[in-house]
Amino acid sequence: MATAGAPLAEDRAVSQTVRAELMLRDLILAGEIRPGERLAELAIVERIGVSRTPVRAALMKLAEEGLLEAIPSGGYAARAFGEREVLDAIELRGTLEGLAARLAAERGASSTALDRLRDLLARLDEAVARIAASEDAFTLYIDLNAAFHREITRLAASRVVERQIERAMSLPFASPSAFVRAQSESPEAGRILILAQDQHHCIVDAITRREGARAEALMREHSRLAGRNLAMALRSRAALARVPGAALIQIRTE
Amino acid sequence: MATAGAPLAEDRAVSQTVRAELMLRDLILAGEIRPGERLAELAIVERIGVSRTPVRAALMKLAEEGLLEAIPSGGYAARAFGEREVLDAIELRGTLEGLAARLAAERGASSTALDRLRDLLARLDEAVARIAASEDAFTLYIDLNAAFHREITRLAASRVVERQIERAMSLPFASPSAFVRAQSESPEAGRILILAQDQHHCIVDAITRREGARAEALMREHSRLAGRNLAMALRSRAALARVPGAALIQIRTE
DNA sequence: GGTATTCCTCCTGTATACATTATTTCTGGA
DNA sequence: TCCAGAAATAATGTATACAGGAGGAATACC
Repeated sequence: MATAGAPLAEDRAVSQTVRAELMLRDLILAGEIRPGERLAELAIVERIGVSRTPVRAALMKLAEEGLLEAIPSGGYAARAFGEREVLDAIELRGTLEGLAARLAAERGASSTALDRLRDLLARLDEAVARIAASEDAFTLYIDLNAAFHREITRLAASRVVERQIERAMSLPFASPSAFVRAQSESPEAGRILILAQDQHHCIVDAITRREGARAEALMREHSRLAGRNLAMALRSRAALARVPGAALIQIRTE
Repeated sequence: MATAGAPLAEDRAVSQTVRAELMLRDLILAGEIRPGERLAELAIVERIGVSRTPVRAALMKLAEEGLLEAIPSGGYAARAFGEREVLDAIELRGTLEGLAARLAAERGASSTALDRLRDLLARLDEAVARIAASEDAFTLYIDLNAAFHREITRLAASRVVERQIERAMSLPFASPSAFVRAQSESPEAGRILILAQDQHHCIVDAITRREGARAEALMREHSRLAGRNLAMALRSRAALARVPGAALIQIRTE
C-alpha cells in the first residue's frame, strides 16, 4: 500500500490516528481553523487523507487536551483563549509544578537525580551566557529548560501528579518555554532569562535542603515570569507570533 | 420511546457511547475487572451489547480519566492504585481546590454567590447535627458537601482551573466526599464531620474577607481530612467497602 | 414583508467488514 | 525437560456503509 513519491516521508511508520492527531494539532495551532469554527469530520478526512475513524479518535484526544470543545449537539469546534485564560493556565501550571517541587523536596531526591539537575543547571548557565551572541542559544535554552522542568516533575515521584502536570501543559502556551522565544528580540530578553535561571538555581537549592515550602513558592513565582512575558508579547505582534499556539489567543481589539 | 419490559429503563435515550462509558466505569469500579487485566474490546461488546465503535470511545475516555492505562502494543488495561497514589490524588485535589479558593478570594465573589455558599453551610450544619440520629443525614451531607466544593470551584471563575479540578476528581476516591461514608459506622464519624464543617465555615469566611492565602491553606488542610479517613478506612475492610472505587485500591498484604 | 413550516442537505453516531499486528500455542529439536 | 521457531489465533487499527438527527434554505402562509 505504501505508494512511491511519498509526500509524508517517515510518517509511514506511525499509526493513522497519531498522524491525524499531529496534523490536526498543527492545523489548529497554525490558526488555520478559526476559533469557534466547527470541525466537520469529512472536511478533515479530505484534508489529511485518513478515514473518519482515526480522525474521530484524534478529535477526541484534542478535545481532551483542551484545544477543541465539544458541541452539545455533536462534533467539535476550535477553542479560543482570552488573555485571562492564558494567565490562568500559566498560574495553574505554576501551582502544579509548585506541588511537584514541594514533593520533590519533602520526599528527597537521590544524589544521582540531584546530579542530573545540577548538570542541567550548568548547561543552562552556559546557554544563558551565550544568548546575546547566538540565536542557537535560545533554542538550546528552551530544550534545556523543558528538560529541567520535566526532571522536577519526575522528582515528585508521583504518577498522578506527573500526569496532571502533563495535561496542564498540553495547552501549548502554558508550557514553561512558551514565552521564552517571544522576547528573543527584546532588549530585556537577557535580563529575564537571568532572573529565570537564578530561580532555577534557588529551586534546586531548596530541593537539596529539603525546604518544601520554599521550593513550592519559588516554582510558583517562576511560572509568573511567563505571565510577565505574555504581557510583553501582547504588546508586539511580532513577539506574539513566536509564541506556540498564539493563533488561539484572542486579543481584545478595543 | 421507552419500551416496556425495558431492562435499561431510561438509558434508552442516551447514546451508545455514553451507555458504554457508564457501564464500563461501573464494571471497573465494582472490581469486576482485575487490575492489570487487559480489556479486550470484543469481550466488552459481548458484555454490554453495543458495537466496537462506542466501546472504543468509552475506553479512550476512561483512559483519559485515569481508570485505565494504555498498553504500549495497543489496547487498555485496568489500573491499580497503591495507598500512596490515593494520598497523592487527594493532595493533588487539595492543591487544585486550594488554588480555586484563593482565586475565589482574590477575585471576589458576588453577594449572590456568597449567599449560595452560606445557604449550603446552613444546610450542612443541619445535616451534621442530624448525623447521629439518621443514616439519611450521611447521604444528605455527601450531596451538600459535593455541591459546596463545586461552588468554590465555580467561584474561581476560570474555565481552565475548573476543568483541571474536574479531571483530578475523576478518580472516584479523590472526590471530596469519597471517604465520608467510610467512617459512617465509626464512633469518630461525628467528630471528623464537625472538623470538616468548621473548615467549610472558615473557608467561606476567608473568601468573604478576600483572604486568599488563608482560603488556600484551609482548603489544602481540608483535603487532608480525606487522607486521615483513608488511613482509617484501610484498617477496616467494612469501612473500605463503602469507599467508591475501593476495588482499585491495592492493599499491601504484608 | 415577515414569520412559520417543511423539506433537503449535511453531519455525526453506529455497526461491521477487512487489514495488520501482537500473542499464544504447538511442535520439533537439542 | 527446556528452548526456539512457526503457525494459528485473537486482538487492535482502519475504512466504510448506513441510519438518525440537526441545521439551514426555500417556500407558503399570514
